[in-house]
Amino acid sequence: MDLYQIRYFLTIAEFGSFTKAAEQLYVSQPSLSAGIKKLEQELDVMLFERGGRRILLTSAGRLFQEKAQAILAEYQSIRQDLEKLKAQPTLRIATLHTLRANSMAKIIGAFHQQYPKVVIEICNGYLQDLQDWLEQGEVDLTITWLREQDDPRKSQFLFHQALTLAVPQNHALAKASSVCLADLDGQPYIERINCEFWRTCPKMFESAGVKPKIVYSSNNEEWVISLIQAGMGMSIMPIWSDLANVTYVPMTDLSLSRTIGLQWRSKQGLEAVNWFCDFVMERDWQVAG
Amino acid sequence: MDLYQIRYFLTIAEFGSFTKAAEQLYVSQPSLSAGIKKLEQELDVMLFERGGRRILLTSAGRLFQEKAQAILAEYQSIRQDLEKLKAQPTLRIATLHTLRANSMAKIIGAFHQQYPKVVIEICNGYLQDLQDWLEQGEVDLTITWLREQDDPRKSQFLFHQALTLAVPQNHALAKASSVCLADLDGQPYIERINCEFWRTCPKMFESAGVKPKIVYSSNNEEWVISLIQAGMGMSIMPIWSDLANVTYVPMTDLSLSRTIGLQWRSKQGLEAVNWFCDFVMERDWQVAG
DNA sequence: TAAAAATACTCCATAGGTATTTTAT
DNA sequence: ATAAAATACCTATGGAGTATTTTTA
Repeated sequence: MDLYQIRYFLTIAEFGSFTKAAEQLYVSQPSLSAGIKKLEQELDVMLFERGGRRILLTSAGRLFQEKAQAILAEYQSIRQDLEKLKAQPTLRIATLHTLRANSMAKIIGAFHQQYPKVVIEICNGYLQDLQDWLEQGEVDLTITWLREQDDPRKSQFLFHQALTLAVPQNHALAKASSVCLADLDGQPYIERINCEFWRTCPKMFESAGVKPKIVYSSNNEEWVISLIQAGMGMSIMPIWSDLANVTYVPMTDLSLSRTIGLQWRSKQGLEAVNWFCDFVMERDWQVAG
Repeated sequence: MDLYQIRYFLTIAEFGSFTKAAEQLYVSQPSLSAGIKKLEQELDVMLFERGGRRILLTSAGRLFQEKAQAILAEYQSIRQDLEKLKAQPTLRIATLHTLRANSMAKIIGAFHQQYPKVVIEICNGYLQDLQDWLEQGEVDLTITWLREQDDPRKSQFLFHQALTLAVPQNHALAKASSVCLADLDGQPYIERINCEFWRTCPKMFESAGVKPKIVYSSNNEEWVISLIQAGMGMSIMPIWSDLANVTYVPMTDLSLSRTIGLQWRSKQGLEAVNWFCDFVMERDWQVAG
């Protein structure tokens, strides 16, 4: 069944005449006869009562009329929704859980100021989530941890970020110009279970013969920072600028860092992705880290 | 847009592959490519993200998927409803307001017993209503007043019905073997405003110089009978058999009668109408009047 | 007799097939 | 190198047109 048949049927039903409907639809009367004949064959039911000079809807025709209107309305609604979508391109971005919301907001906000018509949807997830979502087409762009193996045609560098020890400002270690792993032995430690380095962390401590005292585990970076600020403990984490009551102490025997950047699918065909990439390439985002 | 395109689209979306969908649908892969290309052109939007070895739905594609499912479901529902209609043919009958429900129920009930699978819809109306409903296709069959001018190919005789004076059994006139119009002068009279003869009645009385006392006007025959039975007055009306406390008195100077029968549209193509006609022709319904 | 739908016939757009090419992994 | 979609090309169905016939009011 084709929509033209529904349009033909509804117009004929409305005007009560093939000839009148043909005029209205700017097609020939035999075309309508043929179209309705086809429709009646497909549905295996008579839709009109042909009585020479006049036609009437059969019971089946009346039933079909309601439903046909519903289908046509559904189609119109699709067209409208797609037009709306075209007028308001949507860019779906997923960001790594361990990135600072504040920093991401700066980047995305700056982009949105330059491209105000682009609707932006943001969600957060773990490294693997982002990869899957991108892969499955759930999002168009990720802001995530870039590795060497990542295809440079599908990724764009944003900034490097060092991970080091964050301690409360009034803690004894905050005065040290640098610390080593051994200094953490027995210290109150806040575990960041979402951290991409989390699996390797316990090993590090083990191999150094160090046992920090885990006072808290969190999957939320903001909470970790708040706990440190409250003097609850310390943690090895990415350096966030402009934080009150937190001191980052360089570590002599540990050098962790990650590269943050964009990733997308090749051939995704969404202009907004290219816009975002180009926009990002024009500036140095090191400060945003 | 044709439904086959929706089926193609939904299957491809479900399997995430043109090739897999082609196998499932028993069509060639290029046919799907062509069908989707056509669909994308009509909607002026890309529905799939073609990435070489794998395809993904675009945002527009996801939106279309939901709506397309709705349209296909609507179509399936139409098919089901039409099948149900075919399995249970419905005969829509309209009967004259001034016919006795009891009598009609006998006829229609007997028909239904012989054709139990035919669903019967009944409504009542005035002479003109029935004509209009039949004309407009609102009903398939009427049980109504037949006139000489009615086309015998579209009507079927049921019974003749005489109209005469109905009086309460204990009324003085009930003892008379016959009465004339003049006898009604000053008598309590019940006006039947739905009667097909109603317009001519007042003239009759006038020309005879008779003025009955109108004690009640009713559009409902059962009420008129009940009022007569209750001794409230008399009325000229069709003879109903087996009524308690009502006596019909022949009138010397008045001879009203009507012919009751079926009417239908030519070429209506509904088998049930023919069944009803044939069924009715086989018996004498004079007693049912 | 006239108005309206059906039919006959022609034309061309297009759905669907096969063979092949392109493309991304 | 390979799997998958796109393209090229062919065939046949069928949608749309014009001219004509049929039907019924």
